[in-house]
Amino acid sequence: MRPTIRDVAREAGVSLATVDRVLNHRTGVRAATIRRVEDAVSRLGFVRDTAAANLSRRRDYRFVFLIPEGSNSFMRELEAQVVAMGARLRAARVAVEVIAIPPFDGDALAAALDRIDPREVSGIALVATEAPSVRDALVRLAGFGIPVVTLVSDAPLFPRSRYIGIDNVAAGRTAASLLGRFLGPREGRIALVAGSMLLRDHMERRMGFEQVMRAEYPRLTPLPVVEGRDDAETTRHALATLLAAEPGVIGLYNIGAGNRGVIEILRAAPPASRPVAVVHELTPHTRAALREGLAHAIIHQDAGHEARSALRVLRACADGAPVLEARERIRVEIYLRDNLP
Amino acid sequence: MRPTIRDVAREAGVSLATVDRVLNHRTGVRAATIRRVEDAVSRLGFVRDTAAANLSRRRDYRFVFLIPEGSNSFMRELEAQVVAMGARLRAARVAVEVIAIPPFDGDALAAALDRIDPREVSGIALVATEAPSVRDALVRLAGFGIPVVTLVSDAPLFPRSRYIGIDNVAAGRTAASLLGRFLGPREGRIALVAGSMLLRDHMERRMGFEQVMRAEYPRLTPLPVVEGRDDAETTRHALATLLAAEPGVIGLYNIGAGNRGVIEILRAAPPASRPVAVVHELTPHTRAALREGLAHAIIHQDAGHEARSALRVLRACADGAPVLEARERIRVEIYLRDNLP
DNA sequence: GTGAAAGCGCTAACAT
DNA sequence: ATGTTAGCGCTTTCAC
Repeated sequence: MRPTIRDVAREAGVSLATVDRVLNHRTGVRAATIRRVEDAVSRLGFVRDTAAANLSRRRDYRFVFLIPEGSNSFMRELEAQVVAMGARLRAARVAVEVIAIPPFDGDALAAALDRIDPREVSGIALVATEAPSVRDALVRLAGFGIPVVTLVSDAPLFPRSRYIGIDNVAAGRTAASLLGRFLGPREGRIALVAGSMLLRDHMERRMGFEQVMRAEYPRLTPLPVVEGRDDAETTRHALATLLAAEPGVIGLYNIGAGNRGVIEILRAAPPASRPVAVVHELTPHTRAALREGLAHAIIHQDAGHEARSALRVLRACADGAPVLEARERIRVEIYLRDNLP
Repeated sequence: MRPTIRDVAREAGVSLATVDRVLNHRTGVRAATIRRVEDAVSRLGFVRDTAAANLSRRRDYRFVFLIPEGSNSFMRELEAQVVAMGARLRAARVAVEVIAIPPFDGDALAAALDRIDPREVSGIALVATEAPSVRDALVRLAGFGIPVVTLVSDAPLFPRSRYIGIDNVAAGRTAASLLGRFLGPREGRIALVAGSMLLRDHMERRMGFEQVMRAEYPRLTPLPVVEGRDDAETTRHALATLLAAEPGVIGLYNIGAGNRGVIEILRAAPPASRPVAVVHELTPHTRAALREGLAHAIIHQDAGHEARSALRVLRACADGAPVLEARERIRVEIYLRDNLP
């Protein structure tokens, strides 16, 4: 039979309340008594039942997620995962709310943050935009001690407890390695497409990409980045313009979203002149492209993992509990045709 | 304020006991009463607090993990992860016990299973060996309704609730794709090393590997598999013998463990004649080899994920609760020098 | 069939 | 500085 605080109390010769005080490091207990209780705890191998403790405390949680709205498949998947996990966690006294934010709009994000009443919220997760107004809003929330995590795209200089997402420099390096290896001895230009170079994640991916290209594949020449606003049609048009102007493109790295636009272009190209393509995020479209041989590798991050990780980390922050680092590290996943999940 | 069964009882005009009966689908409630309670539940949006329910039920869990002993780094990591998670879960009324089993020994595994008292255990996880004695032991446990999951290596024809591990055919295919792509237009032989061709996981990996090689890289010729018993020294010796007999080996796939032996051979070989190497499982040794350029890709499965997944699945089985499929799928992870975690 | 009441292990007033 | 007691939300006898 598992020991309870009753057993500890008896063993230490004190009351339940005193055991509770010691367990929760509350003041007003003589040092000698503390020792007796602690001895009893270790002698019995007592471990506090957190469910019972939370029940008694009437502890509950309210977490808010701020996620960009729009057609970006990855963001939609992330939102769905947050909602799904929120539904599951209702039975564990946690409520999750998702607020849609116009994308690429720091002020809209800041306004949404300002609207949050810190007394009603136990934690916030947001896909960060690095605008001064966002910083101000986060400073205010930090003042109230609200745990905040950044999701997918970080803002390392803003007050936030933690970033939950991939190492984007590593992702960019990985893209370069894959292209370099897949292209073998060939020589030529590489097209780069991004959503916006003002987004930290896109910028970091590009940096990692260029690092590896310069150091290891000097025969491959990355072209200047074209921006597609993470939108299929804009991306398609930008890429079409680039390819028309630049012959000799043998590789392509889509740093951001807008994959549908990229894939259309690849499909329209004559097979012999199609570049080797590496894109981000496994979605129904990129999966189909990989299967068809239009894309050659997908670099992915697991939206479900990120959603659950954010929830676990926010809860741990709210409880002052430790975080299991290895579990929360988001992997830079590589998918080829053969290891698709 | 979150509704409780008191609110539901009041709303439905019945007692707490009746609400409980309906919630738990117990018999002895008039159909009309059931409807009234269910209506009240949905009107209030009531969700049962599982922590309170489990507390009241005095529900606790005892899970047993049977893991091969020995020097296999992956198995040691798996064991460490199970132990670590077990320690965390003690506060949630779950006890985890790990039993070490001699590797490659079906009868020893069966004997350990036979020693388990089904009344004292709520679930079992094992790294399966497909021996008849193991089957018999699992049949007995299934008779008592004990949930069983297989870890890392499956036994699909034995009674078990679920397999928790990677798709090994996909892993083998992935290895072949990587070798094929990395070798480019080169032509030659591929060395294959495994622990034992009697292990299902190794056999499946080999099958996937050959599938892709034959279909897509006919210029590459896989040699017959040499067996290293998942042991560094045995593996080293077996591989050395093979390479001495077979010149023209330009690629290598280590299907099983014993990576230390493989890496020694690679390091000893003159750089110009070193094969392109794909190995399994990220460990301190394989990580160093990847960094040094001795190995070129690592195919990995996350031991921590597997340990936690097994625990979650066993708990869900014990509770008759649903499993979130996407969360429990173990990924075939690919690591290059650039996306190492 | 249905209800009243006594816990599950812990916390938090309120006493002393 | 320490103890007593009434819950937290749910389950489970035991009556009626």
